[in-house]
Formats: sequence, C-alpha cells, structure tokens
Amino acid sequence: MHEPEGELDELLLVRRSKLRELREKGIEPYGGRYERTHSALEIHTGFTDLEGKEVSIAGRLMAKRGHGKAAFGDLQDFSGRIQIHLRQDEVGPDTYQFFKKLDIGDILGVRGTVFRTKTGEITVGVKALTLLAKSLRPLPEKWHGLKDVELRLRQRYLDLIVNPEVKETFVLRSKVVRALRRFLDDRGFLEVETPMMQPVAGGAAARPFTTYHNALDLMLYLRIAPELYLKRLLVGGFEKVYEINRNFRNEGISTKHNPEFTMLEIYQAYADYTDMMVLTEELVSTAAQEVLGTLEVGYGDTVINLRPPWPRLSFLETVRQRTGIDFSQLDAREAREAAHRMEVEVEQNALWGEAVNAIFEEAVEPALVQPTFVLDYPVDISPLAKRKADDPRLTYRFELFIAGREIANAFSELNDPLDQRERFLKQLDKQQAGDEEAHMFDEDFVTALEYGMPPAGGLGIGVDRLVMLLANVSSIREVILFPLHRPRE
RNA sequence: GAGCCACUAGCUCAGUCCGGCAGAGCACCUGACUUUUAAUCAGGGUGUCGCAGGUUCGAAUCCUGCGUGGCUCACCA
Repeated sequence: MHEPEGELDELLLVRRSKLRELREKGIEPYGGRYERTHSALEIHTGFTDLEGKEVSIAGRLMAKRGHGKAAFGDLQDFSGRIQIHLRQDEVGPDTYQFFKKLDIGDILGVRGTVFRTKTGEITVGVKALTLLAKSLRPLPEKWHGLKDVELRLRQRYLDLIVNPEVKETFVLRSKVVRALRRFLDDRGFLEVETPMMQPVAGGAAARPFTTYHNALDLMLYLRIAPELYLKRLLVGGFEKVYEINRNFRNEGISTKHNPEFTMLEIYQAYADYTDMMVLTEELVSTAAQEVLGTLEVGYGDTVINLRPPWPRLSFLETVRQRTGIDFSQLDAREAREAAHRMEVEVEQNALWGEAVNAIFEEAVEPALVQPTFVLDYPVDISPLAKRKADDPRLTYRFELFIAGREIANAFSELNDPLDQRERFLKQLDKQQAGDEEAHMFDEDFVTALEYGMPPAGGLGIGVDRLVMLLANVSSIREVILFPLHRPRE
C-alpha cells in the first residue's frame, strides 16, 4: 500500500475497513463484466413498455435514503439517473444489510423490476445487487457539486461525475467534431494525418515547443500548424483534404488560449477564398443545426444568428469606418503614427500591414458580434496567402469573426514559389530583429511549390472556439477535457 | 509580465473590517423509521484556517515574503 493507513483521514479509513469486511465475508469489491439490458435513460423513456419487466442496470450510487426495512438509492450511468428501491422482505436481510453498508460513490450492478412509486418516480425494484467497484473516497457535495475551478481541472473525473452540465458540454463537443467530419466526408474531402513533430515549425506565427529524437540526433518542433504539409499534399495530387488535430503553441494560457488546441484545416485545389467563405458558412451552420437544432445561438447576453450568408466586409474598409482613417492612402510610417495617435501600441519598425492590423484588432474585432467575414488582409501579416491582383499590399485572405472572436482564417493559397521565397526571407528579417514568432523558412516547402501547386483555397477553423460558441461557455478550459495546468508539488 | 481577488473540515461556505475557546450545511459515524427523492428524527466535529516569517499576553483575523488558482489587462493566431 502506497500510504500508511495511520495517516489517512477518518472518512477514508472507514471506507477501507468496509472494504476489508466485504473481503472477509467473501464478497469481491471489484467485480468484472456485468451484463446490462438498459441504461437509466432507456428505462425512463421506455417505461410504458418496461413496467413490470425485469432489467439489469449498472452505475454509480449517487444518493441513499434509508427507511428502516426499505431504502431508496439513485444510480447514475452515462445516460442519467434512475432510482432504485429495496425492501428487506423482498431481498432478504443479508442483501439489505449489504446495501446499507454501501457508500455513495460505489459502482453497482442492479437487477430488478421496473415500477412507478406512488409519488410517480420511475424506479427499479431491486432483486439482486452486485458491487462492481468500491469507492474509497467521498464525492463532492451533492447539492452544490464541485465548484473550485482548480479542483475541477485537476480532478476532471469528479467534475464529470457531479456536474452534469460539464458532461453535456463534452458530449456536445464530440457531436460538433462528428458533424464537421461528416460534412467534409460527404463532400469528398479526405481526412489525412500529417506530422506533429516537424523539423521546421511552419504555417503560423507562434513560438513552438521543442523536443528531441535520440536515434536521429535531431531537434524537432511540435507543430504549430499542419498547413505546409497539407499543401505538400496538394502538390502531390490530393485535391480535397482536411485534418482535425492538435496544434501546440508555446504561449500564454488564458480563457481563450491553451498550449495545445484543436484545429481543423481544409484545402481544396482549384478553389479560392470565396469558395472557402461558402464552405465556412455551410460547415458552421450545418454543425450548429445538427448539434443544436437551431441557427440562433445564445451566447452570453446576445443571440448569434448563424443563418448564411454572412456579411463580407473589406479589412481596410472596416478600419476606415471605425476610425475615419483610410490606411490605403498611408505609408508604413504614417500608419504607425496613426496608431500612435490612437494609443495603439505598435513596434517601432512595424510594417504598414502590422500597424493597420494592430488598429483593426483594437477597434474593429470586438465589435464583430454577428458572423462577419473580413476580407483582404495585408500581405505583411499574411506570408502564406496569395497577393491580390489589383493591390499588391493585400492578399486574398479572410477571417471569420463571431462574438468578437476569430473563428476561422482562410486564403487563396500562395502558389508562386518565388513570391513564397521572398515572403520567407522577410520573415527571416523579422526573426533576426528578435521576433521569436516569425515564420520559419521552410526550404523543402518552397521546393515543393517549385514543382507546381495547383491554385487552392485553404481554411482553418479553431475547433475549441467553435465549440465554445455552440456550448455557450466563455473559457476554453470548459471545452478541453484536460487543459494544461501546473502539476501539484 | 502587471493589477485586483481568493485559499478555513472530504465538498459548499460563514467567521477576517474591529485580534480573545475553530463554525454551519452536505458527506461521514451511531440509533429510529417499509414509497422516499436536497427523505426525516435523535446524538456525534472529523481541521497543518495555502506555506514561511514578523507584530502581540494572545493571530484564521494585522504586517512581510512566497505558493497555487481565478478575473482583467499586456503578449499572442
């Protein structure tokens, strides 16, 4: 035993002594396979057919109410809760005493007859009880549940046991992901898996995690994005691909950021960013309709209407409307000065696009509550997007904002290898100027482009943030089962 | 990284302003109770008051430092 019993809390000692008593009586407290015929929910919904019939159920004992020679309990399985009822004159004194000794938290198998009590509660009248797992620790309080955020994360299993809405959120997450996959599969997109460990961490501006492969004596990065590998697949002849998987970014933790998060990236050859806009509208609205059954989504105090089409605003135009400044008429220095006058912080040597973007994020983003596409981002902040034909300072790139938050990012992919090389070189300049988040130069990717990549539209959707929206929660922690936290001690 | 706030029983929380025996509910233990459902009734408090110092006759309470977490801001796709 790991810990000397002398140091255990009395509550824990009591349960361990019950465990010993059970073993002394020849009862194994940790059972094996148990044949179930129904879930708690199935008994509730199928009561009219099941009344008077025998069922087998299993779950965790969540409440006990003794009444002398009869007793009630609540059994909780994944589907919900069902009441059980025992009478000593029906199960006999041994089983009845056995039940009285059970603890809240124990996992039981129950065989019995479905009936309705005189107060109307659908109940299983117990004929036989099987202990499947003895619980040695008390559960959190039955009425208030587990509230302490730190404990909820450190012991998510307790959170899931006692806070039903938490379980609901993660079921919803699973349904959202399933809806996304089904939508894409139905349209002929192929799900692929590209490296999590990459010699060059490309596809985004972020600080990567590093790791090391012994046999190859090789430093590797955990990927910050799958983008450059998915585009290699376009070069290789895959025409419609997607990947739903984790990205890792070595950055701060907040209500909107977790170091590992889930990204959906989609690439479609011979398409462009206008196709990606339609795809985004259909993807998000289909997922919402399938999972929630509605396109009107309550989020905080507001109702978000996801019915397409969504407004498309030009990046520079939204900035002009909010600030009265037409940045297309300014150069980089003037743009930085404008930012400075608005008390928006920008780097001393910020590029034109970086300065405008700083203002955009400050003045425009939070106001984009209903779904809105913002189009044509500056090339300075879009090193992988195709340059606009009619304005070389801009790219065919859009972002989707909902509830003031970026949900999707997409572009007509840059497939000009020479332009791509120059963009990487610019990023290299930034890196040398001390920007730890500048894109890395990926020579092999440029080589791939040199063989020819078909024109393509690419789309990235932050799955966690999409789930946050549909689940109406304000923290990314509420949609990640085990978010990163500092371990104890 | 900065500011504010929190940390007291297994859980949810009072008590801290204004220093004076460590509290409640749930859970748990003992007993009663054959249709309850936050069951009820009678009895029982189970504790490193986050940690370490300091002030004081006396600190959960005041002061300092630290730790962990939350929120906001900053940073960041």
